[in-house]
Amino acid sequence: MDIKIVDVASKAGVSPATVSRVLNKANNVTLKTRTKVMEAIQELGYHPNAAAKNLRSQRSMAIGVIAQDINSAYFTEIIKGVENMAYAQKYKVIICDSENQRDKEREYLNLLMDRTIDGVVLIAPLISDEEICQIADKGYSVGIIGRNINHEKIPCVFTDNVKFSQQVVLYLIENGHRDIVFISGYAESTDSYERLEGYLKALRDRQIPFRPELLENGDFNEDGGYEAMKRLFAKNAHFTAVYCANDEMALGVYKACAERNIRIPEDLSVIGVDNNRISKYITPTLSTVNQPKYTMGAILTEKMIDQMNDDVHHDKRVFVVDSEVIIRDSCKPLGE
Amino acid sequence: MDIKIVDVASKAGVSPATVSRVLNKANNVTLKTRTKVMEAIQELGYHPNAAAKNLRSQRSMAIGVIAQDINSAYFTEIIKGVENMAYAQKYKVIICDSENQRDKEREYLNLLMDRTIDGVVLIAPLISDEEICQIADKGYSVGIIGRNINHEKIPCVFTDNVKFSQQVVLYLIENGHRDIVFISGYAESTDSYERLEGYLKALRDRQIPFRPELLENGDFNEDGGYEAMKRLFAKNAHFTAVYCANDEMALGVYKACAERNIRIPEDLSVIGVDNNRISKYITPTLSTVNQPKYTMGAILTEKMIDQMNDDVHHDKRVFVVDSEVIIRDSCKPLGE
DNA sequence: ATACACCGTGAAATCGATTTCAATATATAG
DNA sequence: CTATATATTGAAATCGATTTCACGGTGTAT
Repeated sequence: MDIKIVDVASKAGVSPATVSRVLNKANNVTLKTRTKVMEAIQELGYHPNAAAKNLRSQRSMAIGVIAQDINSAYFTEIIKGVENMAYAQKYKVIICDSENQRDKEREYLNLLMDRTIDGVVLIAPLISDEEICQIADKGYSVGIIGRNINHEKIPCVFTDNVKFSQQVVLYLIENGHRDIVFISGYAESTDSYERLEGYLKALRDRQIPFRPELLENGDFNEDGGYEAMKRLFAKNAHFTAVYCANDEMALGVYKACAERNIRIPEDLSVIGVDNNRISKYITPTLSTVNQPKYTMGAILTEKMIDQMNDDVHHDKRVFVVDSEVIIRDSCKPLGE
Repeated sequence: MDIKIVDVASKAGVSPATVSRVLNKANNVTLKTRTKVMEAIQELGYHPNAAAKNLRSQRSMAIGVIAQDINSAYFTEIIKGVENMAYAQKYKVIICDSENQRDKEREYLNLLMDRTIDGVVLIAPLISDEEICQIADKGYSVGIIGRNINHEKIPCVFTDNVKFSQQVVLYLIENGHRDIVFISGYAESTDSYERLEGYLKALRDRQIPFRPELLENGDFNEDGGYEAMKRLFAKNAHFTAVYCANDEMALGVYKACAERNIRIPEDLSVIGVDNNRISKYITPTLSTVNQPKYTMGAILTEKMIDQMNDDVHHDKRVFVVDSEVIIRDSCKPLGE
């Protein structure tokens, strides 16, 4: 049913080899034959069979992306960056949603093994550095967003979580807050862990004792933030500011506060992380930390495709991108 | 470098054909040979090459999804449904973001033509019915979410936009509202068009004259809703309720109101569509219309895979799923 | 004991492109 | 006008699996 290269060849009165040369823009084809072939392709509506092409050329022109949750704006922004860069270089993108499960992440990595994809981008992966290195050692292309992995073949793009986290908390402290809640994400997540580290560091910097009862986990989603807040209220602990490891959880905090008639920022200052698209539309507008998510996806993808296309050992492998604390209406100096 | 089927065969002391039979669960292999082969596969860490398999079997075990914007929760929820169902049936999913551009939608459809994917799911496509039918006529598998297309080979899943839209507006009218704004999405979108139709129908039902100045376009995103609202304020038109063709635009409306100290719902009732994950977290909680997005993705995918796997002409092709108007805190009876 | 069916296995063809290598046609130099 | 270099082209091998077909071996019926 489908048109094959031989059909085009016979219609154009040439050999399949020549048709292939035209398709792949080899320069050693006469203009005359080239036009003959192109006409035949047009007339027959010929599309080269991808499987045959992949088999012979040993590449699929596809890359995989493994994200923890494609419902979360953090991941989709990054994926857009990946997708656009890939598309520009004629690569397809296979998106996999690991649903925050380490096992599903592993299963998807198996996709790589059968050469369905030429390489894989891991966004904030849950599996260990060792496991990732092993895959790269086997000769597969891997790139990481959101973590730094020490392997010469693995390009990495990330921000300094500890640093901006520290900045956020120092900002709150400088505005008079001392009783600052931290709502973390998944325990297994590097991001979550490092943001906690920055929080603790800032407290230490200003010699404010760490109060464990102000630490809660919200699993990076709205409901988690909401429930974490309810637990805090139940504890009857005193606090004047809440720092959430992402914006989704901050939204949950907003809801919990609305239910208790706690005013933001008058009664409580709130800061999130990610600069989620909605953060500037909610009331009050949410203070947060911006990461160049789209760019991170794009940079890494470009780098990976580069690396896949030639074995030249490149200079730059690790990209640390800047993040920026954005203060909006959701926080104010204490007692003002 | 890679292990091939012949390597497994020689290690197990059998022919490649037998290895293939084991891999594909043919039942005509002795238990003894089967275990021998499986051991060899294990020891060598063999993964069948996808390209070779695809070429010979004439299928890629992959389906494509074309969405207008993978940053929008409406699409990602559906995609999750598609992804999970596909995964369960061992299909990979290639996700394409058309960025609301009809041309990019067409370009991605070309992926289908080279057999990279076995079929494609179009979510709220922008291209015409005719174009879609043509593709199906050429023998490609296509499924549609969010529109009904009259072609016996194309499974469709959608809700009755006109109906729920009418319900929403009638609800507002029954609560005393007569001056109701409608903020539409993309002009080209069927969803947007049909929701407008429902709006108009409800007005007609209650003999309320249509006021064109209460009609604005918000392009389905937060900023569009925000700007639409500002234009309405500038017009100085009188209205007591706003119906947005999706929740994102309603969020923009919230922001515009906050800036003018217009209270929701006291001064203005707001209703959206989609039951976006955030709609019950914002303040006040947003009234909206729920569609079973995940289920829609899953149903259609199941149906498509079914259809791809046997040519049996199935009974049910069109699935109309129920939508439900959810009234939350963002609207109240007029003058109460 | 003979004939026939059936089961397990291997050899070889096949999927549809790309690519190597050799052959032919053309161009350039002497 | 011949000899050599170069530009185009085609035949055939190749990528790595699946699948058809044929063959030998075992089991059952007559």
